Amino acid sequence: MWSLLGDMIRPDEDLDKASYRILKERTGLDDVFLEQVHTFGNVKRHPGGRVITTAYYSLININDHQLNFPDNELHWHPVSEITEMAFDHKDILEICLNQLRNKVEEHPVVFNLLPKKFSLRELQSLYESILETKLDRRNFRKKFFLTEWLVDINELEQDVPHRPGKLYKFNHAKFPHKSHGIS
Amino acid sequence: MWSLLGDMIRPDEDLDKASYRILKERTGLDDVFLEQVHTFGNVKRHPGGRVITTAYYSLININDHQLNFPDNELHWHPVSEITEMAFDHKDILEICLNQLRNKVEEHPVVFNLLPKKFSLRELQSLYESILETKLDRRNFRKKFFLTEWLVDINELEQDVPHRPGKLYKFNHAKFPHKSHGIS
DNA sequence: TCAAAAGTGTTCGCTATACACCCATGT
DNA sequence: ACATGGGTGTATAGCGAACACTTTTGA
Repeated sequence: MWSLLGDMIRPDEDLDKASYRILKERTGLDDVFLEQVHTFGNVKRHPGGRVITTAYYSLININDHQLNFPDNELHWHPVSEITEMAFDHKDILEICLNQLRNKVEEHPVVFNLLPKKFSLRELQSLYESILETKLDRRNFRKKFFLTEWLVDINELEQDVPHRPGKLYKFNHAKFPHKSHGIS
Repeated sequence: MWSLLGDMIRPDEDLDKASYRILKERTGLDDVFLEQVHTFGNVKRHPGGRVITTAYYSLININDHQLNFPDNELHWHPVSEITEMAFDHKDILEICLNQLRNKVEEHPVVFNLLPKKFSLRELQSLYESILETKLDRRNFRKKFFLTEWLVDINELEQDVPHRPGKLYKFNHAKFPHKSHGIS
């Protein structure tokens, strides 16, 4: 059974820093959005002994980042195909997914998953994947333009087998702080 | 400077159980609503050495429960009067308060703070205290009756120096599970 | 009779939703 | 020409916010 990526925090290390370090050590991924979710502390959750785990989720564009560490048995899996996991990791996954779904409704975190330039189609597909739902295209566009999260960069998609869509970028000016995780 | 109540988890103790135990040991309070909020793990957050703290908040009716342990220096304080706290406890307080405020908007947790029978006035005052805002009485009542969280028990307030209000109780039938914390 | 809070409806603006047709491009 | 998705507007329903007068009780 699969389990989630994790490791021990060091005695002289901030908890948030530890999550970044572990993600980087195990996957090579760096400079990504990472958010704490919940701490799991049942005595019997790990058969090998007492382990308290603070769970974080990260948003990573699977197309941009190859996992260059095949030896450590890391793989991408669609969450919809995960049925069982080791330990209590299925619970952890569910809670993280819920938090992500709540988060994307109000905060512009999904742009961590998109290239610098993207079409509204890509953005909508991403929301539909995360929320596991179908959205109305006209309403989706209307809503997004109201948020002012997007900047029209006056470019069109290339090499698409249909009418090309406009490309947008994330409106950094609207979010001068970094809480959304987009650098 | 004041600090929040806390203690060490035991090696053989669930994290949630530890929060209950510590609350009970220090205050005598039992069978209350307690919810995990966030885990604070900066290395330098405690001058005496590395401490990782998982914060919980609880809802306790201050009128029902006396703090019977004056020796351990526990006191109730209005959060509005808290300006400084020891360590990073002000941060913890703020984050807990935010989570509580979000929670009460959607979940019937405030009934933990009310007696079995209560008036709409009491309920509204409680919301106004938690949210630090004034609410319109007609809209408040309308909204609450739509939630169906309340059951009219056909009693009136006693000994009030004005027209007595109807009394209500929490609608347990609507929430058969215990996630709201009300026993 | 006065003070204090209880009880009660309507209007308005905003938001979410449902829905259909023409357009631009590549094959 | 055809297939594919891009781009666009309107109508409706539901929700939240604003708002004032009469009623009941105790003092």
